[in-house]
Amino acid sequence: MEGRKVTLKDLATRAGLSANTISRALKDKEDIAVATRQMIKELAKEMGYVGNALAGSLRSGLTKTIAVIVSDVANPHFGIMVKEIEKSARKHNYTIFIINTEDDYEMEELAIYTAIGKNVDAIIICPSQRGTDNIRFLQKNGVPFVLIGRRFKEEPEFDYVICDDEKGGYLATKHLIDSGHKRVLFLNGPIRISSAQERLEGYRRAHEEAGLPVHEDLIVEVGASAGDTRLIVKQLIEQEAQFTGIFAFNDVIAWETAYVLNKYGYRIPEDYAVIGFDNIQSRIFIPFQLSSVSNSKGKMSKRAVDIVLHKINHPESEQKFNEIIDTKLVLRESTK
Amino acid sequence: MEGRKVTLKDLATRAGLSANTISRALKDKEDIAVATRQMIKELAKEMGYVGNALAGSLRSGLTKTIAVIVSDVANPHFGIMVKEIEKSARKHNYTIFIINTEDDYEMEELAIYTAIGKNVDAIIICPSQRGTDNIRFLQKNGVPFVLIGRRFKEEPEFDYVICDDEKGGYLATKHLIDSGHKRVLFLNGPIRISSAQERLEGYRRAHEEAGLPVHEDLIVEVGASAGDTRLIVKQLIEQEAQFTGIFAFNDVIAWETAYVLNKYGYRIPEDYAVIGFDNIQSRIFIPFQLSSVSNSKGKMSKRAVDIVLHKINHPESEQKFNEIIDTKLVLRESTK
DNA sequence: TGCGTTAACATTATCGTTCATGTAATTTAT
DNA sequence: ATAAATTACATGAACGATAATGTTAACGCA
Repeated sequence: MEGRKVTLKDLATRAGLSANTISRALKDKEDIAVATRQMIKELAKEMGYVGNALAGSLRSGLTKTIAVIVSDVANPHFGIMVKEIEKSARKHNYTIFIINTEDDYEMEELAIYTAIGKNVDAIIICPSQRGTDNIRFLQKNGVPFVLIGRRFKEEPEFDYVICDDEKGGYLATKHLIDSGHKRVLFLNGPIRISSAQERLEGYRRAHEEAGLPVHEDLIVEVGASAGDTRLIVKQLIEQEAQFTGIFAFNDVIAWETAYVLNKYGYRIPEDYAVIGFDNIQSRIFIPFQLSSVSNSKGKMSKRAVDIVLHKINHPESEQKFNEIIDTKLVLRESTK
Repeated sequence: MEGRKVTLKDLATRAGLSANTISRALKDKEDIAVATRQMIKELAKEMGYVGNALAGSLRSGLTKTIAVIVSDVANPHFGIMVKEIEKSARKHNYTIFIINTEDDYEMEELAIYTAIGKNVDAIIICPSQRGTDNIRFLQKNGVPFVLIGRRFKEEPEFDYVICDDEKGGYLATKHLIDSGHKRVLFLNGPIRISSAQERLEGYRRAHEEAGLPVHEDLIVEVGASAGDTRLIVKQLIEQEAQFTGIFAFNDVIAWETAYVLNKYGYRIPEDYAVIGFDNIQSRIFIPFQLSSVSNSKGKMSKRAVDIVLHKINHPESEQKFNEIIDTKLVLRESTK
């Protein structure tokens, strides 16, 4: 509808000044007379000048943009993180790109290429952990980045912010054991993921400390789909597997488990105690209160943003960021 | 760590060709020998060429970027939409910006300015509906855009994709009435929002059709926060308000309601029948199966993307998009 | 043979900024 | 009074890609 967009040059012509002067005036830089600056700003407003961020970014090399690469924003866990990241970033005048990988390695590669291609200033990524090449490419490329929620323990040169998964796994398991559950089922996530590995370590430590044996057949890996958990829990019940406490990799798996148990007529926490992880309770309410391990997503997200901002603003800094945010137990109705 | 990013020029030097040829080869344009194209593509991969979208965009005037402006990605309803939008957009090589408004009018304005400043090719927005100026500004500015999930009924010149809220409200209410519930509580969302208005219309129509009076005191507006719903439902129960069927504006409100009812010892659906809206059941599992109205978020999202793509690719087209996606009832355990 | 055509590439201009300098006029310091 | 410094602006060159033309060699055809 409108005509061409107003450019710096247009303003310059009208003001009888050079484009550079206009630019400096609008950006509040040095070497400008107060009156001139005032005049230019008014003129800009009058002519409806908006500025072309692309051109500026091309020249300055900065886009004021951060890419957030996660497996799935529709997953409440990531949804909350993305929200917090966006909030933090906006405070610093940054906008975020969001790209889903569905934890697929090729999609992750594509996501990284896209982000770099769009010249984002930094990347916050929850890696699929199906390999290290993608992240190594990031490293080689030189874009500031930080891993969130998952880490490559064997490669600490990849900066990360995670929660204390080991402690979380330990606390949850210990709580169940302390409540009298000698056999605790662990419905774990994909073991390739560091958080699954570390929560398992915590699970083992709790057993060790209590002098209890770990029954390997009570450690089960469940897939991402909802049906998967339901199927597995059903099978376990029908096989009459022995356990009374259940520690789930996340709250969604915990809820599904509780659902199946209910279907079989079992009560929670009387027959089975269930504890989850993520503590997304407060956001997505459900009709019974799940005990969970709280990993402060807000804090993680904020730190992730702070870290990449630091890297953007101090490119020469060699500082390493290996941050582990504390986790703690939140006991509710599903355990007693 | 690494030096500069690899540019077209770098590739050109290595290949002994011109930058333009490289560009054409990579973009699969004409006037390139098959062997050359092959060679260039391999070289590009080998050298880790990513391309600089900024430069290309500056020249072509297109950024291959769509801004998605919603109130809150952490809300599963929007999370799912954002996911679907991203998926659809990616298929067409578009990347999405995501900006949250928290349904605040000034944040919405800021979001729009940000999007335009970043030269997005189009905007998909779920408007806060606290005013029309923001959207009018979009219109005046000429950026292709489409409203999603909410519309300004009095201003059909603003293109939109919504679900059939009126029908959804009608179906849900009718089902409850048909099941014998003469007094149906409607826990509605903020009435400034078109979807709340239209679901209410459906609620009224169902009553009318059944020859039942609408009890205005059974139409209650609940706020966005979780505590709000709980408080209101508690009050209603303690006031001994008369109703047996409950239609909730969305599934989250429905779950919360069910939770409170359970606390008071009521059973669902024996004592109260509860029906929600959104049908996010399949994604976020909960331990009882909620009846709901299904609005296909996937379809809405896909259409929204298609519409803005059409507008991008046919700037001269005057076509109007006022699309209403069908809703349907999904009956589960919370109603009988 | 000669001229037009085509395939396959090269050149140049340009997008709208900002960076790195350059410069004239004025002020300050000695 | 004169060199030095400062103020307030101008100039030209990028940034890295692509659009619009140019160019060259090989080929076809009468």
